[in-house]
Parts: sequence; C-alpha cells; structure tokens
Amino acid sequence: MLARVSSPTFKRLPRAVREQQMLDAAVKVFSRRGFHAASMDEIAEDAGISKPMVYAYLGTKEELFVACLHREGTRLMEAIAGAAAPDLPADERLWRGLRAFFGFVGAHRDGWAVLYRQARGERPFAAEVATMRGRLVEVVASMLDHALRAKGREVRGTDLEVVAYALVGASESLADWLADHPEADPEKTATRMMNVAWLGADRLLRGVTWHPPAD
Amino acid sequence: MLARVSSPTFKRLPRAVREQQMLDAAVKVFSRRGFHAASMDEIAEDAGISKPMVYAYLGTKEELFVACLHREGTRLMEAIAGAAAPDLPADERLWRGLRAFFGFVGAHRDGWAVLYRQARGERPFAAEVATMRGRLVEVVASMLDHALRAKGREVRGTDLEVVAYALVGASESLADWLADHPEADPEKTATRMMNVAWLGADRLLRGVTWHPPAD
DNA sequence: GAGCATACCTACTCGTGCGTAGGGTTACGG
DNA sequence: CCGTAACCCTACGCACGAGTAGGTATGCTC
Repeated sequence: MLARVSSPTFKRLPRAVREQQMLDAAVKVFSRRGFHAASMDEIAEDAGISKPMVYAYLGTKEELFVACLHREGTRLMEAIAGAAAPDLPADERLWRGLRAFFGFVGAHRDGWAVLYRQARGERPFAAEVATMRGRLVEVVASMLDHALRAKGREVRGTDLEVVAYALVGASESLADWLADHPEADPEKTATRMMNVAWLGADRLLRGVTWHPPAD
Repeated sequence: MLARVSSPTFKRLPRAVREQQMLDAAVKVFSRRGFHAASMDEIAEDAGISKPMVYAYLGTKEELFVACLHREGTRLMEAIAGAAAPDLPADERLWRGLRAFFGFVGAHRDGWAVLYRQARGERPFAAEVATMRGRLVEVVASMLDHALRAKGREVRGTDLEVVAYALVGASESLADWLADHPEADPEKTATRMMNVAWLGADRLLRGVTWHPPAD
C-alpha cells in the first residue's frame, strides 16, 4: 500500500533488541491488565511496533506470556543463587536467600509479583510455575537436609519437602503482601519471614516436634 | 415458538433451589475449566437449565463467580470457626483451626481449592479474596496476641499481623499442595503445618527473636 | 548493483461466547 | 375460572480480539 508517511525514520532494529522491547512491554501490560484483559494490540503499540512482528518473534499470546514468566523467573533465580552461596551455614544462607528474594520482588513490585500471581491460577501456566517453585523448594529442602545431617539427625524426605513447601509458600504470600504495600521495606519483610521460618526450622532441626493431642 | 416437546415434565422449581443447583454447577465448571475458559452455556447446561435463567437469578459471569466464591468461602469460615472455640489455649485453637481448614480443603479438592487459586490472581476478584484472607489473618493475629498478653509480652501490631499473614500464606500453599495430591492425608498435612507454625510461634511468644547479622 | 534475507506494515477474517429480546407455560390467589 | 406473577425457553445480536495474508522497504553479501 502507501509508504509509511508519518514518522521521520522508523529505526530498523536487530531481532534480539526488539524481542527485549516486546518482552518489556508485555510484562508491563500483562501485569497492569492481567493475562486475559491484555490485548496483543496494546502490547504491540506499547513496544512501538506492529502486531505481526510480535507474532513473528515471540509467537502466540500464551507463548509470549510464558516467555515473560521465563525471563523474569530466571532473573529472580539468579539473584537468589548469587546471594546464597552454598558454603555458608544454613541460617546465613537462608537469610541471604530471603533478602535477595524480597529485594527482587520489592524492586519489581508491579512486574514480577503480579505476573507470578496470575500464573499460579491460570491453568495453562501452572506447569511453568510448578517447575520454578519446585526448584526453590528443592533448594530449601536440601538446605534443611544439610543442616540436619550436620547434626546427625535424619528426617523422612517427604516431611522435609512439605516443610520446605510451607516455607516457600509463606514467602510467596509475604511477597504478595509486599507487592501490595508500596511503602513497605523489603529488608524488614525479609527479617520477619526469617523470624517465622528460622525459629521454627531451628527447633525442628534440634529434634523438637509437635504432636497432635490424644483428643 | 413450538412448545417443549422432548422431555416429559420439566420440573418447575422454586428460585432458592435452582440458585443452589446453578451455584453447584458453576463451582464445578469454573474449577474444571477456569474462569475464562468456562462458558455460561456449559454452566447452564450442567445445571439443567437455560442460560437466561442463570442471568436472571445470579447476574453476569463475574457476579456468578463471586457468588460461588462467597458461598464456599462462608462454608469454610464456618467450619473453622466451629472447630476453634475461643476459650481454648492458643496451641489447641491453632491445631483445631488447621485441622478444620485442611479437612475442608481435602474434602473439596476440586472445588474450593481451585476456585480460590484462580481468584487470587484474577484482578476483579482480588478484593473479595483479600477480604476473606483478611478475616483469617485477623483471627490468627488475635490468637497470637491473646497468647502474648497472657505471658505479659507485647509485640507491635504490624509485626504480629505480618507474622499472621505469613502463617496464613503457608497454609494456603499447603492447601494448594493438598489439592494437587489426591493421595495425601489432610490430617497429616495439618500436623506438618502445625509443626512449622507452632514451633516458630511458640518461640516468638517466649520473646526469642532472630536478628540480621551485622553483615 | 542484483539478489536475498530480514525487518516491518496495513488491513483484513473469523470464531467465540457474553448478554438479551421476546415470547410461552404452569401455579396460585382471589 | 380468570388474572397475574413466577418460571422457563429458543434464537439471536454483536463486540472483541487473536491470528494472518500479502505487500513494502532497507540493509548486507558477493
């Protein structure tokens, strides 16, 4: 049809760059509107590009969402892994991991947190989320396991995993809370989480357990 | 048009009854398909009624979903409130509350749990969920507060609330886990949660707190 | 500077599914 | 036995938004 007339010079950019711009826009729009309410048109417009380009580079809407989730998730995991060196004592590792986690969430209040919250519920993304959560749970569980062995104790694998699961869940919830409270301090939130997690875990590690009453 | 021909006798039922049937169907379909993938047609069909009736009685799709959430949520809260009598000691109350909670979730694995998981993410329902969660947090927080005062201790309100929030979050996560593991035992899950929650809370109540290292 | 791949666009198609218009039938009070 | 209200239906309008067809321009290679 007619040649582009309005804009002086549309920069032609290499694929890798455009992809990042699209992902940036997608994260923004997805977290503002939610997966379903977000339209590909809006994402394209926000990225300063036309819709077919988005389809050409990142695929369908679902694939695009997964791509967002994946990029942000990887960043988060790297932040945590970078902070919690495996040769530290358990409490120190836990503390650093938590601090990195809440720091990241706090710095991406309306990006990561909202995306993740969505993904947990939406069927097609459950698998992706489960994988990421699984990695976290595994890390926490192995941390507890290390500490336990160091004390000569042993706990059934399932139990450990479930406890780890609970701790990760509590962290997720506080992350939600943090995302909803712009004035809240990530560091302080991490400390609070540490209080709940460590005081409980520490006792578990010492072999103290709670049993249901005879009833 | 033509009179109904196929079925011998369509029962004409009073509104209150039909509403419950519709809600039953809606819960079923919403949790199987997810909010967006669920169609009003399918819900109507499953309820054994035609679509306009659903609109006449329960309103739009969103309103219908909220109605589901509300009915099931109320049932859950009643189950918990009925189990955790306020004149029991804190640990006993916590234990009974948790047992009721996981019992309920376990008995509604593909009803309540899935609905709630959806609602947490979907924007328009966030408010509804926040309200319910708020009630739970309040209960837990006041429980801790009672126990604290009994020991002559005092903790800043915000701290208490955040700890309660974390505990509720951990429970939600284990509820998800329970919903995803049909073979798991609710009672045992409750015990595990109690271990994490109470061992931590008990120490907090004794005035033991964890502080970040000087760094 | 011809060829070719890559970046990029406008302008559609088309399914899906919410919500409604408009009308029929059974119960029940008077 | 007649009105009126509550129950219930079939059949459609219509907007919205995912995904595509088909074409243009620009840079890079040889």
